[in-house]
Amino acid sequence: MAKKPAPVPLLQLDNQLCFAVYSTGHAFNRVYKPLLDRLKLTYPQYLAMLVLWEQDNVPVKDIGERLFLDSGTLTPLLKRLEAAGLIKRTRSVEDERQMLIALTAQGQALRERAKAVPQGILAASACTVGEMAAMKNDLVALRDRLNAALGD
Amino acid sequence: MAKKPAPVPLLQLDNQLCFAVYSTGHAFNRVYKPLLDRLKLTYPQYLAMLVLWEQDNVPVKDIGERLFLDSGTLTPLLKRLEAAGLIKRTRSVEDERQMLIALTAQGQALRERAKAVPQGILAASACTVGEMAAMKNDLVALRDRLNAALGD
DNA sequence: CCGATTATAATTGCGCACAATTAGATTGCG
DNA sequence: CGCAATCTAATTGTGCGCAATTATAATCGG
Repeated sequence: MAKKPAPVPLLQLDNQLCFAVYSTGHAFNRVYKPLLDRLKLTYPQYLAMLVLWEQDNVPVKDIGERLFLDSGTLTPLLKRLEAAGLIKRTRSVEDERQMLIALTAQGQALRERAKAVPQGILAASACTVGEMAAMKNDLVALRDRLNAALGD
Repeated sequence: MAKKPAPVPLLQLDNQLCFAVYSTGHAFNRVYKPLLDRLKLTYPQYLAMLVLWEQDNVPVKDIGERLFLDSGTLTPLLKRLEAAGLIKRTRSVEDERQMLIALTAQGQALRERAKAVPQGILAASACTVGEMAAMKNDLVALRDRLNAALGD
């Protein structure tokens, strides 16, 4: 008779923190989608806009460090935002290697409409602001430890 | 003089739980990469194998429900696992709509080598098992609330 | 000042992720 | 039975995400 493999708790899907993170990320995406469709943004594009609404006219590198993304991801994404008229891409005069990203008037104006988005997310999460902050802090601490482990 | 926009706390990147989830997911991926490269698996492929190691010979739909993925993602992923010799795809005889996914001997054997993976992740996370379980439970609860909000 | 090194983006190629559509099988209702 | 509604996968098209490579600019050491 065929031997059934012994269960290995650490290998079980539902025991894995990484899968909880992975699947929660997808769930967030699905909740964001209808809210962001109204702004004609994808979620990663929305993140780039969040960065620019905090600090305008920054090199691609800075956006990448903030979002943990590289130019392979950001270059086409930013080109799409430029095609949509939300940002302007110009080479820095002081350092011609840098591509500076600046909001257009349209890009700045979108910020007003974006203010409604976090409310919708908060509602769908059905969390208190305190609970969300606690989870966020735990996750950021974990993320930083994971990123630190990469350096070794 | 140009008016600086008033900061909107809920719009700030570092206040957002979703970004913590998103960026932690990427950090996990980067930690998994070298471990999974040895098994010649990507992370989503590893998840599919975890499902199959728990229950063999299941339809694509069941894998999709378990991983929250649809056939648009799974069909090409499973074809690659088949090309790698880890699984076999066959149409169900009882219901010809279903494509049944079964492990090959090679796919079953890979489970032994995969046992080392969670250890590496645990080390990189620098968490106790208890902390990981607590975060996992919080995230799963959040995920379920987000998914429930989609139904409305 | 020149050549090597380093830094910044862009490009290419591959693998997800998902919406929308299509194809074929099954079920259910009159 | 007959046909509509439903179900399961596959397909197509778009947009990430990242490794690897390339191109160009800046910097550094002799």
